[in-house]
Amino acid sequence: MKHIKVRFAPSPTGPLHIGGARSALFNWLFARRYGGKFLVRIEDTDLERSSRESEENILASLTWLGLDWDEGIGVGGSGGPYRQTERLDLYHKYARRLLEQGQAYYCYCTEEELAAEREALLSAGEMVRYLGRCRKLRREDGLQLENEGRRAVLRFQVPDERVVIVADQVRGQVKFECSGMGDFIILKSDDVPTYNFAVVVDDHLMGITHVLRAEEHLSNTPRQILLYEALGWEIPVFAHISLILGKDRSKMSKRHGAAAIEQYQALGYLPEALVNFMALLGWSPGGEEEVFTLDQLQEQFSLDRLAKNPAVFDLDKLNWLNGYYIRQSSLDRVTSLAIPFLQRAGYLSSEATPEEQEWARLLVTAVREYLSNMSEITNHAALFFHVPDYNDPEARAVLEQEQVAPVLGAIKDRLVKTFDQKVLDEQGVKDFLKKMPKDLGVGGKKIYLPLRAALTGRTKGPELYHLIPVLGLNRAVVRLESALGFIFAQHSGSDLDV
RNA sequence: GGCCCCAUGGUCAAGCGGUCUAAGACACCGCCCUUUCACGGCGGUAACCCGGGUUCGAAUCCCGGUGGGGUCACCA
Repeated sequence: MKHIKVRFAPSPTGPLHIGGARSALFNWLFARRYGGKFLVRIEDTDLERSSRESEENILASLTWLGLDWDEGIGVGGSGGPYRQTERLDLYHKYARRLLEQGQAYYCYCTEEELAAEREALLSAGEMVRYLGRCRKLRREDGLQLENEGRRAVLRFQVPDERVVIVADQVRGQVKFECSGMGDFIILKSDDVPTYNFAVVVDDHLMGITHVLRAEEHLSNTPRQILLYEALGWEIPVFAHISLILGKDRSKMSKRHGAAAIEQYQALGYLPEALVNFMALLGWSPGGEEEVFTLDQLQEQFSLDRLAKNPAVFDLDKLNWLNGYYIRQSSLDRVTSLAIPFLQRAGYLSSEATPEEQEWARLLVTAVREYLSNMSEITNHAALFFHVPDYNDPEARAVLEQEQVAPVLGAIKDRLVKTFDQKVLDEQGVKDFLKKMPKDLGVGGKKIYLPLRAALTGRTKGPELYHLIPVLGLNRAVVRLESALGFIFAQHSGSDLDV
């Protein structure tokens, strides 16, 4: 394949959404796979809704995902500037050309007139479009209207009888009847280009060879093709990727929950999990493997494995993948990811002293296999900060068994004796627990579960040899004492009942 | 409503005319590991939207229906 060049061209009107991120990813993968170039351009022609803040947000999300670009905003290149509002003269130049070629004309129709036309067409069951009232408007009449204060838009004149065929890499030949299109606006009344016009000018001038974008743009494509033809430009290859749907099968949006990349970042999802997950929505590898790094994906990506049918966003699978990556990552990385969440929950000071960091490490080793995202760590940390109330029925039942009190008492004494001078680490606790049955002359059943119940107030949880070091000797002792107190209270209570 | 796209288990999906009594993953269920849970291992439940063609043969091709989605802006 020749010099491939693709692009991601977001509108800075909000954060980067899953759908956009997936488009960016596919473009990036395609460029990397075939040694092409990946470009990022900002489509900020919606002056009302665009903001620099959103732009920066989007770019930050791309970078966080690990997607870099060879040309465009922030990195420069020969096709710049890369913000559409900074290229207005370019659009005007080509708009003038279309005007001179007689393929564009000024339109002075008012909002009311257009609305009425729309209503009429809608109720007639026809395609809503502009019927071309101003097509034959003479220039002097137009100027007259301008003197009266009316502002014109520039419309592209669509051929009356024609079929435009979009040759799409994933959908095949898609036909569109020009009669249903209507003369569309290319320059708004403030001389800012509309999307359809700006993309064509930019994609051509920037040398884009392949346009990979979401399927919602498919119906715009014939208009863009008409523009390419009118300007005498080569038409890029199009590939419209099927949409990502929410649980209710409508296009994924905010109302389906977290839809922005930054939200997943904030919840403690790892970029490689998100990338892996998104790659599997609308694309599939040949084999049976489903876990891929960005590097592995770029070796395999190809257009012919893009799906035609839309994909429902499955949070369960994302969670599984993210949990998988959390388990795979180094302890250092997971710990540093965990610290901000622990600080926000008040479990760690804002300084995160070396001692606290060490403690966080212990916590992470104890609970990381329970996590599907990092924000969940605070739930697990809570266990260590609240003295158990022994209200959990199962834990209660365990503590109320025969012989539990003397065993717990003995463990407490030995714990103190053993670790008074020695560090309470995983191996030490392991050894300690291992010899308990022999030391106490009791079966493990009478030891481990009661100990767990006493220390945590629950019957389920991390390994005892992980849990006890996180707790530390003092808290462990305090909890054993309070468990003993609880057991004693229960017994005297039942004695009174008799 | 017009136009366009799509249709394999609950979800993502493999399949591109015979090897399909239809892969794999997530979820779910069971067993094992573990004196807990989770992780991990093993196994299981579960699908070709319907109707016509074409063909010796159709999940795969064609037509129709149904269903779902997208799009119809001086938003992109």
